[in-house]
Amino acid sequence: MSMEEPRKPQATLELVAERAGVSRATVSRVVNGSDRVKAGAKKAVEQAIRELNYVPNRAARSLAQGRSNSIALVVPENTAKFFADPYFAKVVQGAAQYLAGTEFMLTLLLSTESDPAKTTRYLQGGNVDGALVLSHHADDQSYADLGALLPMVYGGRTMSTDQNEIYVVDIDNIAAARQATELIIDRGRSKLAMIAGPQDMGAGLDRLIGFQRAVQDAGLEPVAIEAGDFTPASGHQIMQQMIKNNIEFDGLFAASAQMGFGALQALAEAGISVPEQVSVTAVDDDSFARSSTPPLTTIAQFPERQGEIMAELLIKRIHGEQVPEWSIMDTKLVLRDSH
Amino acid sequence: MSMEEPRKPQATLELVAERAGVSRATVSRVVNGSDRVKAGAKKAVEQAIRELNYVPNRAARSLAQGRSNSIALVVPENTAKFFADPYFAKVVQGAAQYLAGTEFMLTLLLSTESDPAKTTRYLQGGNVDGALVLSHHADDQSYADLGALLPMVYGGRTMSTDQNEIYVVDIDNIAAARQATELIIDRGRSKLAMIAGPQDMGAGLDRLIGFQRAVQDAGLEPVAIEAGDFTPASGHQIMQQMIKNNIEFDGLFAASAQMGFGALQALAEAGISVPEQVSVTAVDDDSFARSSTPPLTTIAQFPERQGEIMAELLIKRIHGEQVPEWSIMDTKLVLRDSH
DNA sequence: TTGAAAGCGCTAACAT
DNA sequence: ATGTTAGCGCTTTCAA
Repeated sequence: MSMEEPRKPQATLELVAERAGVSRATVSRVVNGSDRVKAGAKKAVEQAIRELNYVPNRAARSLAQGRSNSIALVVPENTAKFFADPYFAKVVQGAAQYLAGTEFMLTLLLSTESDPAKTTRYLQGGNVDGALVLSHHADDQSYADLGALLPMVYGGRTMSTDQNEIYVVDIDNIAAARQATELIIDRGRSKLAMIAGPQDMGAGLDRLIGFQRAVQDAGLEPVAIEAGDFTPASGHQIMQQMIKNNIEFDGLFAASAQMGFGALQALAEAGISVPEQVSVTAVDDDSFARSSTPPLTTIAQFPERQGEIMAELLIKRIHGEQVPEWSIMDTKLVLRDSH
Repeated sequence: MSMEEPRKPQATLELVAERAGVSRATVSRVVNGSDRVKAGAKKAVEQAIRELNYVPNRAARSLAQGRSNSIALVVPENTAKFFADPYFAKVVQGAAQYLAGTEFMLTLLLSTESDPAKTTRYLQGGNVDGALVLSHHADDQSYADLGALLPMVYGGRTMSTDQNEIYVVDIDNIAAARQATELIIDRGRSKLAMIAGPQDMGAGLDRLIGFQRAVQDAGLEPVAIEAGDFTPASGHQIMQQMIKNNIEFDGLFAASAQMGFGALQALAEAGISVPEQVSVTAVDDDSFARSSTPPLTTIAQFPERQGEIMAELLIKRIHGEQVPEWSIMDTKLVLRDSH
């Protein structure tokens, strides 16, 4: 059905102006929704735009305005797991969805290990108006200084010290872990083990703290604590090891649903029944939590919403609005059969 | 530790030129790696760049060059599952990783249902030099015409007809499904059921065809075929239904590992043993395939590699190189315990 | 090998 | 309410 239509040259503001019989400035005003344009002129311009199928050139606009109308989503690549993790995927989705309703575009920035400075340079270069930073490990100090140059919003608390003006959207990981742990204790269990997260990440660290506090407050001692990397495989492997080491426990708190999922598998393989012999809870509610056997009792967070809030805050900051440095999101207890 | 350093104005080409004692043209040449620059001048410029911490402005460069040095990753948003699907996540990862080694940036373009024209307009507007399109449903005709205006590469075959010049990177879904099905038949099973994928997607359709051919070639008749949406939940639900309907089958082919995972759960819940009573295979090798009980025998595809190839082909096309319209990727048989 | 100068398409004073 | 004009920061002929 191709009509051999001669490929029209990309319409410009100037062309639209000519056709509508007005100046470029007027066209620009119409395009940008200024109200200082007579209805008649506006109509003419709009028609010309339609006829010419005009679309503004972003580069030109950016150059003239001195801003890019796009923001970066920075993803430390060392986190190869990043994309495999439903949590991050959802955060991205939430942010992208929010931005779809704005003038901003989302640029994916994989910060390569080979050349981390590349990312920094890009961010500094005025190529984006702000940045969303995810999966922030302790060694990612690279962006810390950028905070002064560019509005940034972090997903999950950073581990930086002596920093001011760090904008973070996160849940209260300590409280979440504590609550999940208490669930187990309330079941009358007293020999608690934990599969913790990476200790170079805020979420990993805080969930460990929450667990420890809950255990301590109950007058107990943890029987085992081992750190994984949030993946199902690590949960599986750690649990196998615990079993092999003949550790006696009747309760298990996993810092992520993915690790809980893996642990549950190892438990099943060893013929240990859940929740009868071991009561299990975790943080995160994702497809792993729902599809494990038995389904996991968890403290749910809402990653899409988190992404949305991150994007929203960033845009506000870009527009010069004041926003709180800390946005602590609510969590929700999801009772299933594992505890 | 903040030093109250006065925020330096963003360095420009001009500033660099002044400092290095050369013209802007020369700086531009150095920046762009031209060889028509004397070693001395080059050195001076490089030092000035370092001292001023100069980073080229993309918008200005784009405007001058008439190209954006960025490409879009188009994601039909109706695919809310998109981000939850490890397959897509990996494709994105592969593409992003490849692009990190080039001058191109990746812009995430969620094509919103509310305003699909927005995406089209953006793509047309010369804002990107090319586009990668994923998860292409039959009704996504929106981009079809764009192919003439902008280099595009699809992940997974499209369902468009009468189209020329559609560039696609995919596996041979028919062959993959056939192979997976034959595995079951080779086990001596003759009452085969299939959980198919969405019939408005190439992958869904082709895997059904492959299954049917294998069954037919063996002189058999399928005992049940039901289409899901590639998610674990749909696999679970469909299998429950089949069991409830007292369908007799001793072999099951699932069009995706995720659906196979769900089906395996339903089977287990019904006390049906795998592979003893039912032999199960699927296409896709992901965390679901690995973590199901029993682990799934599958035909693996390599989504990261697919993303990589997609990006590579797109860049080549942008640079005017000729590339084949069809890139069929190899698959690999992964034997596990489910069949 | 280098520089001068003309834009790229748009916005934003400033005038009118 | 609308037009004029001067850039935004860079690339790229064209001359030298």
